Amino acid sequence: MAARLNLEEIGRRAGVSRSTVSRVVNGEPNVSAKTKRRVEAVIAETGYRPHAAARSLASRQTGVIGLVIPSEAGTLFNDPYFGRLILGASDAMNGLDMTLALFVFGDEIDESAIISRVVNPGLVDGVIVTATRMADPLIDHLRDADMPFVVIGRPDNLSAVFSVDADNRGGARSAALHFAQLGRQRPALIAPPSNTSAGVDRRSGFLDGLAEAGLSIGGRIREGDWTEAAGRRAMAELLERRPDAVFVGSDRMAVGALQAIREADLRCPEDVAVVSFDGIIPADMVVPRLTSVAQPVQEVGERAVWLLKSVLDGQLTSAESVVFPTELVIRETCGAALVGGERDRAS
Amino acid sequence: MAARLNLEEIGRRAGVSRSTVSRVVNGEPNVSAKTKRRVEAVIAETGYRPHAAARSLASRQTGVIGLVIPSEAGTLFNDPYFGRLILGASDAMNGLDMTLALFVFGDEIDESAIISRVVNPGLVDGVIVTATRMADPLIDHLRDADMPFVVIGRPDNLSAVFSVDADNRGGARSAALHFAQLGRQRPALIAPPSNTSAGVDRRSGFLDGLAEAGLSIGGRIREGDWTEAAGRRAMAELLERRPDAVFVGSDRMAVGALQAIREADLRCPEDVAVVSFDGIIPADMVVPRLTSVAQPVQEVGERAVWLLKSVLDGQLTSAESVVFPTELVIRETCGAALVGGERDRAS
DNA sequence: CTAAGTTCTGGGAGCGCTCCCAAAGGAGCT
DNA sequence: AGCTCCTTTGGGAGCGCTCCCAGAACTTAG
Repeated sequence: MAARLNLEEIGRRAGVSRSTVSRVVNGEPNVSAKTKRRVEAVIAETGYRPHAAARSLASRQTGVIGLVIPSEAGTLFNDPYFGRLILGASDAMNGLDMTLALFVFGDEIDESAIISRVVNPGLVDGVIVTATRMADPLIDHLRDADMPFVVIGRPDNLSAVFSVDADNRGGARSAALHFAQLGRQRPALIAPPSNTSAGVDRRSGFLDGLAEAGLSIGGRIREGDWTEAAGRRAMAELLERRPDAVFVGSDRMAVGALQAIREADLRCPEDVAVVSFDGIIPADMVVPRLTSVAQPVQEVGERAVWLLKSVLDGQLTSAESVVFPTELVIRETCGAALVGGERDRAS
Repeated sequence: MAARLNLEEIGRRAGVSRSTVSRVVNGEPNVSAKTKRRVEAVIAETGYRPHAAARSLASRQTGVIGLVIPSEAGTLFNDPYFGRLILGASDAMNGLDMTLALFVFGDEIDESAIISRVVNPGLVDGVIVTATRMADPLIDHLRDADMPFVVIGRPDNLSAVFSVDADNRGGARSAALHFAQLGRQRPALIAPPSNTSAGVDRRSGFLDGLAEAGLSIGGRIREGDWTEAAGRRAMAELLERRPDAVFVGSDRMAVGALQAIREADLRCPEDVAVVSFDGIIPADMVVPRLTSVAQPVQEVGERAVWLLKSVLDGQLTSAESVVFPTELVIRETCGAALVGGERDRAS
């Protein structure tokens, strides 16, 4: 007997038409105050809620944005980076009254399944792609399917792409200059994977900074896959070459790197100074406290959502790239305090 | 000219009806091999993808499950716990070819907006609720709206609820017994918030274990909000009361607690032994290595999805609770190695 | 060759909404 | 009162799919 609760039924009970109820629900103008009150009363009384799928079908937009995260072997996703990013994106979505769909894939099989799900019309309006690999196949698929998207990172396979990124090059460069300023002579680098734009940029930014300062890195370069274990391994290897200042491409790897320094019975920052990238690990978490190039991860996520939203609203025609500045946050591992307590803040 | 790509259009091009195309797309039987081949060829050629919203509307299910996470002031979400949980849930969803929608709310305003979005019909088929507070209002709303849900934790406001939880009591109890076995005399507790079921259970489990072992805790109890900072503060306070063994209710708080021990110029484990709960921080991350009651977070997330899926499929009628066992993983902070190198594994 | 059974195919109805146009109602002016 | 103009309301059409039943086509057996 209880008819299904839909616009028609609410209209029937309030003595108006489907259309009028729709107008009230969507807060459109041109509804008389009296009618509006009556309809709202019925809605409150019945607990009516509009049907999202029907809306999506009729209006051709879902109000859902997808966030795609690769998680190779599940390790990547443990990085606090993603928590922050999700938080930023999620905040922005809440503000826009939209919904966040999360797509995490662990391997190629997942990936292709997820791609085919993501590009389905009527599921998400657009997609934010993170941890973009160089020449990412995902991007080509999205483009083929005419699915609007924003990339977090610096995509390389096509120019006409909307993207949000932190200034990885500039941040890494400032780390190099900081080492030079502190008088370190034998810099080394633990770079993030070079199949990611962040890896490429942090590496080249650091090397540029060294060149600028007249320092040479010799063979003191290793690469790590973002994890603590990789940072530890890479630092253990590097220590054989007696570096006195190591730039580690992520906070997580830096935690492992510090561990390796301890295990080699060396002191940080006295023997080996460390600067990392991310600025995301709580300051108290590790001893000595980590000097790190901080990137505004949450803002990046937030901004990616806003950018995608403007794309969806058709407000943007030509590709746009947003780059957030980074900030070198000086704590203990860089050894700045050792050379006379100067307190630098480079950007 | 280019007609919209839908079932009808594919049918037209393949010389069959909408219904037949639908059968092919959904892999239903009773389609002749020849027809099937023809239709599949057209689909491949056109790049047709079914419209998710239309499907949802017609079939009355969306294939989307919502995961609701409160993130008070954004701090909570930084806990690696949620990364793991999401990863587990996400894996399970991929396996079921379903989509995960994430709802993170930071305050009451967000919360009510999110609740009203979540309970909308046609958006999600069901919801997984995490970090459940005692007497959680969210649960009442879901129930009112007839939205199927599974709770992670131990809900208390109603009995007929599907839930997945770790054995918080048992795990905490095993920590107490471990301290007793190692001959510690002055146990203390840094408990998680007592407005969560995990907080209540870890506290009572630890106290039960102490009672069993004939130990008394005196006034050596503090409460912390899951963060490193709270752990540090709580430990600093507790140290005035000279505890020799502290059970810390989460890994993150334990990291802060270890820091406080260092700052008080005390040694862990010699002066103060520490056992934490979660077993989620990478073993290398902290020195000395953390002894922790490990809970299988990823499995919890995975299982919650499966459980919700069976509920949605109507395979389960009466409420079901799944409890995962925990495991005390002995490393360095408990000081087990000090008393003769015994290597315990209690469950 | 026919009847009965099985497999395959087509299309009507409907999911609950938005979009849009037409018509009704009301206000303001001459 | 009559006209115009603006506000408010109603309902047809359609979004792309699933569900379901009826009928066509094909099998098999007698």
